[in-house]
Amino acid sequence: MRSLPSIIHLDMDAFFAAVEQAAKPSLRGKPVIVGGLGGRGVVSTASYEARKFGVHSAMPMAQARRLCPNAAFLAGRFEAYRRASGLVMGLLRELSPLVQPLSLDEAFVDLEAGPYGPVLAEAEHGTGERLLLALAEDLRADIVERTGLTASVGVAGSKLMAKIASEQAKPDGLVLIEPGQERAVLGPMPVRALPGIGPATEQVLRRAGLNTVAELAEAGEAELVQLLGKAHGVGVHAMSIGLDDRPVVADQDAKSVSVEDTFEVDLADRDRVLREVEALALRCVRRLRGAGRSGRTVVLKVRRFDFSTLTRSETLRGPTDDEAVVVETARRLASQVDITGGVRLLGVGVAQLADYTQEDLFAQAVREEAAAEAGAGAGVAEEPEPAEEQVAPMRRWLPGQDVRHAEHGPGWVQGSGVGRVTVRFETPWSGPGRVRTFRIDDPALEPARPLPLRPGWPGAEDGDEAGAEGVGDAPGEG
DNA sequence: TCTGGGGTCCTAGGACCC
DNA sequence: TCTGGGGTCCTAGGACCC
Repeated sequence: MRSLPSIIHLDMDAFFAAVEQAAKPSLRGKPVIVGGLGGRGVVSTASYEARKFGVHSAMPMAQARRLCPNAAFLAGRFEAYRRASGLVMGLLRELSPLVQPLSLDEAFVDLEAGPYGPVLAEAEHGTGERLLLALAEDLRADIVERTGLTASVGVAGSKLMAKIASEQAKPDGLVLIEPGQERAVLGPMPVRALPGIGPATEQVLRRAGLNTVAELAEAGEAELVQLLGKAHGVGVHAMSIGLDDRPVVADQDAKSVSVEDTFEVDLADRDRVLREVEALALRCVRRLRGAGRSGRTVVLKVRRFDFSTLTRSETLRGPTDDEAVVVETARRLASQVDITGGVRLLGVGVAQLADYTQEDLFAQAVREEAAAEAGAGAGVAEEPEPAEEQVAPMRRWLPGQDVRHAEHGPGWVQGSGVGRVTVRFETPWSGPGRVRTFRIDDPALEPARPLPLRPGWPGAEDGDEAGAEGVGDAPGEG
């Protein structure tokens, strides 16, 4: 805990939806819902216009469509979100090297560790606070200028209180909580306001008659440990009295890598399950290798028709990033799971990650074994795909997707069906654009990389022509 | 048209070892 | 002779977060 509120928590407002509105002028001021568009999708982010209809994150998409049928429903464009996030994180790092991203749209910053640290340390009471507020407002203005997106910022003496403050600041606001005011601010809040208290913990506390943070503080550590277990109980009690001395720590390496898929229709047969597991394992390894890591534990996740979820894992003798090893291990785990009734989700993950890839003797042994058994039809990973699966897949146009038309330039997919795709031709810096419809296999239409949110965005080109060249030829009609 | 995808941390039991 | 006490690793499950 510090006497100066020098920790910032930054939270981008309705981030994914806001990026879409910044990129698509025709959607500004309108309800926008980003998420899974399939039958089993959920809302990832709803714009504030959509929230007025009761739509919120994690809500089944079907329900969101009922509540807000006129919203724009878009699949996520993570490349665009990563770029916008990178710009924002870059602005934060100008304030301090100690930036701890929590996700694409959230981060802590320790200003004491940055260039303003010495000034802040010597500031009189009152002066320091004014300087911090000015820094935070400048930051928010810079973010708008550089991205067209708004952020909410909390400023306080601890991570806990900075996060509480940014929550209070939403949307597009700034809140500073003075050190010393922690208990006064927290006391009246419902227990759910504390990070780490979710629906289950809330229920436990409610049954014990504890509804507000002040009541948690009054209950005392011993009772909370009794109710919630050692670690959680101690942590919740500390939070309830405003105590939090966790440091801001810069970017940490991931501890696991995983991929999972929910299927439109539950999978019923074993062979299909095994094929999907293999595909997931390959995707998982690609990500693992992309990150330059290897891992020792392979985890299979299965969600059944009734939503019950189980995991099976196997720890290898050493870390691996070998496709064949991960595929074989995942398949073995999958073959031991009861799939009666159907499977709605499969996932494959690798944990116990190592910092580097060692010489993988274990993988070599597995390959030799597989080669020895090849005659018995066990060498699954080496089996060529059936020819029929190699025919060019039908092009899929997802709502929200960036495209470029040879004649009409950059735009985005508004919708598709019955052999047609509707595209709106506009860019982040144009006015609202016109809509045109094409055959889905129109050769003049092709998928494109996201455009920068501002012309000449740094890093937008990213090694190829994705940005910039669209600047001059925007339709720009209003 | 009920419930995504990618993570983190904690707990608890059994194996195993000293 | 009725059966200690840790510590660590592995596995499975669950809560929670964005």
